[in-house]
Amino acid sequence: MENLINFIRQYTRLDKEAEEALIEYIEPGSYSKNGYLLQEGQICSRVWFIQTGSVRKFYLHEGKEITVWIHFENEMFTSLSSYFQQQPSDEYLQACEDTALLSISYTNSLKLNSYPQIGKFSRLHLEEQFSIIDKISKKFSQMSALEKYKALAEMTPTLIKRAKLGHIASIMGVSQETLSRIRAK
Amino acid sequence: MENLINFIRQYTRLDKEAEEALIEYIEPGSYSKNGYLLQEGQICSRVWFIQTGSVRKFYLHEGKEITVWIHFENEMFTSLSSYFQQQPSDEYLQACEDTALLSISYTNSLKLNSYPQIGKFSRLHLEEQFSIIDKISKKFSQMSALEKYKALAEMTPTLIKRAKLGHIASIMGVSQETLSRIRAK
DNA sequence: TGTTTTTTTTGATCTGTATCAAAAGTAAAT
DNA sequence: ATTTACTTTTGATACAGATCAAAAAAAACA
Repeated sequence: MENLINFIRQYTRLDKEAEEALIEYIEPGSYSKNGYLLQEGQICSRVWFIQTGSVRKFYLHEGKEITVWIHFENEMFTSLSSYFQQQPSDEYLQACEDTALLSISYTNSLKLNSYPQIGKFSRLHLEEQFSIIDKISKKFSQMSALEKYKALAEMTPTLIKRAKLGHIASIMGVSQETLSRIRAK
Repeated sequence: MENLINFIRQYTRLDKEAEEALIEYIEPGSYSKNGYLLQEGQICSRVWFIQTGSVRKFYLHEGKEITVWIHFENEMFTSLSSYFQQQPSDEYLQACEDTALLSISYTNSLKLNSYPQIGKFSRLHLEEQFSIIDKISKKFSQMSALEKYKALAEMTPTLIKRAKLGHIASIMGVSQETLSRIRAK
């Protein structure tokens, strides 16, 4: 619980009231390896924060799993369009290993966002995430497979270390054969 | 001015106070064709709203202009990472034609966001834009050049009608020769 | 209205990465 | 420990789209 509250404190100070509301609304939970936090077609009702473990976001295209990203400890995530617009998800969220999480329900997040400090956190965190995605996707779009791999290894060593080759290749948008050949130098 | 205020009203109601603050801080401005709203290296100090005309966002990669997107009437835009993180921009914003705009400075937007209703608008608008980008980029990443063109024509007919071929091709991430061949069916 | 500049089209060739197939390596389960 | 299942590597071939070059068309300008 403190984990997530400290995460929020990186963006804004929190007075007693806001902190108490957070303590009331943050819920712990866990999934065992390969368990689904969310499946296609469901409306995503929570935003999560990882305490231990990892969660893969993917969708199906012509029967094949396309991995979007993998989240690790101390990261916050949700299924963006499904959670924000409360519409059926086009993607899956699956635990890559036994995973302990904290989460806030959509309904409670509406209540929390009416606390000015928490509303500010939400806005600043969104701004930051949006900025990061924007920068990365521009960079990646101009890179060869080798360059993307090097950039990814530089940016997110945890991903390279802990994710399996096929998933990394999918995030990079190349086949796993290509990534295997890149690694073989 | 009413244009932008009505745009905001699509996301939240505005009481008298908030509306008056907006009226105070929204500034009109204009650029003639090919004029730069922002150049690489500058810190983006404004978020804009187009009244008439269009603005192209692009960056340079190995001397070549890569077009990210083109905005038209009644759209709000800024240079995301530069504006939100107040750091030097990696991109340019250039008027494609004579363009009339409304804008809010970064400093004033901080003041405006302390009005709960305007803070809420900012958050909801960010959530919506983030959701849209997320959905589109997933779709596009799995499409051939022809499929991307069809999807773009469906989604944003204005772009196809008013932007020049080279810019559309660049947005799609293909060469202009390839797009020309696609159009020739 | 003719002239210059910019944009789009067409043709020929090249290339990075996909795909298919199968072997090798690694981990999980009985 | 062996079997079974999953993951990664290696090899051969194919193709969508890039690049280079230049002509044709359209727009801007004088």
